[in-house]
Amino acid sequence: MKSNYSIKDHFNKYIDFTEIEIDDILSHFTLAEFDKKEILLREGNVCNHKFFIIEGLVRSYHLDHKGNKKINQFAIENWWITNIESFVNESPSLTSIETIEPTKVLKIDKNTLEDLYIKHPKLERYFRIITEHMLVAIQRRYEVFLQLKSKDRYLNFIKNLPEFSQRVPQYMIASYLEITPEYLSELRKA
Amino acid sequence: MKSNYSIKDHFNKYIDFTEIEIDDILSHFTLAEFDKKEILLREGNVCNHKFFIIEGLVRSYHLDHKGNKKINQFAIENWWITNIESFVNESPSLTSIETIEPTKVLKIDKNTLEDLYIKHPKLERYFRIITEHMLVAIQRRYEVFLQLKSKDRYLNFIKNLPEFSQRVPQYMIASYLEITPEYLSELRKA
DNA sequence: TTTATTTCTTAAGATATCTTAAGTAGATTG
DNA sequence: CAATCTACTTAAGATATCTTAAGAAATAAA
Repeated sequence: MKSNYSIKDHFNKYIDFTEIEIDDILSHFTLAEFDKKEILLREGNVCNHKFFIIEGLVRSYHLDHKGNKKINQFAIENWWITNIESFVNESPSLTSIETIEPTKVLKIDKNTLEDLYIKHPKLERYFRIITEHMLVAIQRRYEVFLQLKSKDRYLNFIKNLPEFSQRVPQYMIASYLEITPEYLSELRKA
Repeated sequence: MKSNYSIKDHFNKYIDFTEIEIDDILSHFTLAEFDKKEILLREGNVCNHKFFIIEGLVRSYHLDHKGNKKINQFAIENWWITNIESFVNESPSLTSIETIEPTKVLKIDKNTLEDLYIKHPKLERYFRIITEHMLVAIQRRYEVFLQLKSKDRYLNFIKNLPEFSQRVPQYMIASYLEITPEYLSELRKA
C-alpha cells in the first residue's frame, strides 16, 4: 500500500500518529478504483466497508416507491462514506453508493477495523472524533432542511458547497434538496 | 456518588467494565435534579456537559424567527442528551434543553470526560459506539422525515415512540414533527 | 368551586410545492 | 454528421400544508 495518500494528512489532522503507526494502519486498507456510474455498495447488501475517497465524487441514494433515486449524501475527496446503519448493525443497506465521477477509494472492512481498534487505540479515538463530527454535520444539515424553504435550501447549498454545484448535475442537487427538478428550475429562474 | 443507578447497566450493555472501573468513572459524574420547565442548557451558552437521564423527560428546542419553540429532540430515562455541536466545538449552543417533567440527570463535563478517556480507553470505546448509534438514529429519523407526509410522520411517531405520545403534549409533538398544531389536530380527526 | 392558564379543535382563505405533459438544448454515441 | 439519450425548462392545474382567528376543553391555580 502506497502510504503517501492524503488520508495520512487526514489522520494527522485529528490525532498525532507516528509514521510507524500510520503505515501499519494503512497497510490494512485496500485501494479500489471505479469508473463513473459504478456501484460501491448495492441497496440490500450489507455494507462491510468504510470508504475514504482519494479522488472522485460519489452519491448515496435509495429508490423511492416510484423508482426515483433519492439522494441523501454526496462525498468527495477526503470524505468518508459508508452506510453507517448497515455497517453498525450488519443489516441490509437501505441505500446504494454509486460514483458520479471516476473515483479512487481506500477501503477497510469492519472486522479488520475492529482488530485495528484493539491494536491502535488512537485509531478508535480518531473514529470517535470523526463520528462526532459527522453527527454534528448531519444534524446541522437536517436542521437547515427543516427550517428553510426550497429556495433558501438551494441558496444555502450553493453557498456552502459551491464545489458540488459545479460537479453535480442540477437534477441530483434537486433530489438531495428534496425538490422536484421542475420546481428547482423555476426557483432558479425567479 | 451512589453507584447503583441505571447508567451502570447502560455502560455494561455495550462494554464489559469491571466494578472498579465503573465506580471510578461514575465518581466523576454529578447528580442534578430539576423541576418541570427548568433549563439544563440555555441557547447561546456553550454546552460543557453530557447529561444522562436517570428519571424524567426533557426537550431540546430553539426559537425560530417568530419566537416559536421548535423542538428537535426529546429524551427520557436512559438516554443521553447534550447539544453535540456546542459540546464538540465549544461554540454557543443553538438550542436550549428544558425539562418537561421533573428530571434527575447524571452529568459529566467535557474536560473531565477527556481525562477519563485517557484513563479508561473502554469509556472512549463506549462513546464511539454510542455516537455511532446516535448517528444511525438521527439519520433514520430525518430520512423518515423526508420521505413521509405529515400524517404518516405522526403515525410513525406514535407507533415507534408510544411512550412519548403519552407523556408529551400534542402541540410539542406537532413541533417535533414540523407540523402546525392546527394541522395535526385536523390530521388526527381524519 | 371559581378563575386563570394551557392545550386542543374548527374552518376559511392563502401559499408553497408537486404533478403532468410537453418542448428545448446539450451531450454522447453510432 | 445524424441520431439518440440526458439534462433542463416552461406552464397549468392539483394538493398538502400553513395562517389567522376564534372558540371549546382540559388542567392548574386561587
